[in-house]
Amino acid sequence: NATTGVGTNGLVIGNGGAAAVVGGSAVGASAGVGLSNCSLSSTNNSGRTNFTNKQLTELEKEFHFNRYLTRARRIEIANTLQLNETQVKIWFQNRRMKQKKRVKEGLIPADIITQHN
Amino acid sequence: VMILRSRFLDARRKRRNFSKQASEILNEYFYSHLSNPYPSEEAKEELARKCGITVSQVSNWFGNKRIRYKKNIGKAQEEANLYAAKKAAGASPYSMAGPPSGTTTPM
DNA sequence: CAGCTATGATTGATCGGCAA
DNA sequence: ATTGCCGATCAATCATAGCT
Repeated sequence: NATTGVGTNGLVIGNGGAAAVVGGSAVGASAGVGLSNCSLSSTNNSGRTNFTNKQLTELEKEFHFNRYLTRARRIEIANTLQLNETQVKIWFQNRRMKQKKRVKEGLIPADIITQHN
Repeated sequence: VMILRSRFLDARRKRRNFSKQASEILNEYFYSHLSNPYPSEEAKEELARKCGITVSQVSNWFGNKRIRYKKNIGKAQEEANLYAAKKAAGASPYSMAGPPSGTTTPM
């Protein structure tokens, strides 16, 4: 049983608690964040990135335009929003799963264009 | 937090606790499968039907349960263990997934 | 009614498996 | 061999339910 090992049982107990290397735009943590329109995201003590509203809004907008990204588009967005290409990629993956889940639950498939299958 | 109550749209978070019976069924399954508390898609569907909730809710429940169970080992969690031991005796068709014994501390 | 805990849901990120 | 996506899960957090 090493870090992040799965014992004979199902639950993973130990956790190699490695620090996530969010290269992108880690900004001074929360602190006196009294505003809601920061331009840059901030990372948690645990490495989880807290996207700003601006970033989320843009990502959402892009998602409705295209559910999938091209390398070029991804780079452009990452650059514009001050995020990693990986973060943008992951966001889209999670967003697609979220969409799939909603459709499955019979809730607002929203846009219907370019919706195959 | 106040990062814009844009979560305003997440009013869906107006959750309602599951029925006592549903929790009973979920806990029963969880503790009787402690060795591998990861129900298959089919199992989730069955649990969802029995509990009157969605499959996603079953997934959420197990996700929360597994994490929160780990963060307690040694506490009342073991107490809740006899929950299954007792119940499994004669009330549930679930297979005992025979975890020999040391099921209380999956380390 | 305030305060604290229990619990369902959300989400950025990780893991294994698979396909291009 | 490398890279993206999927499906499931993790882990931290949010916001409310509900008991004290």
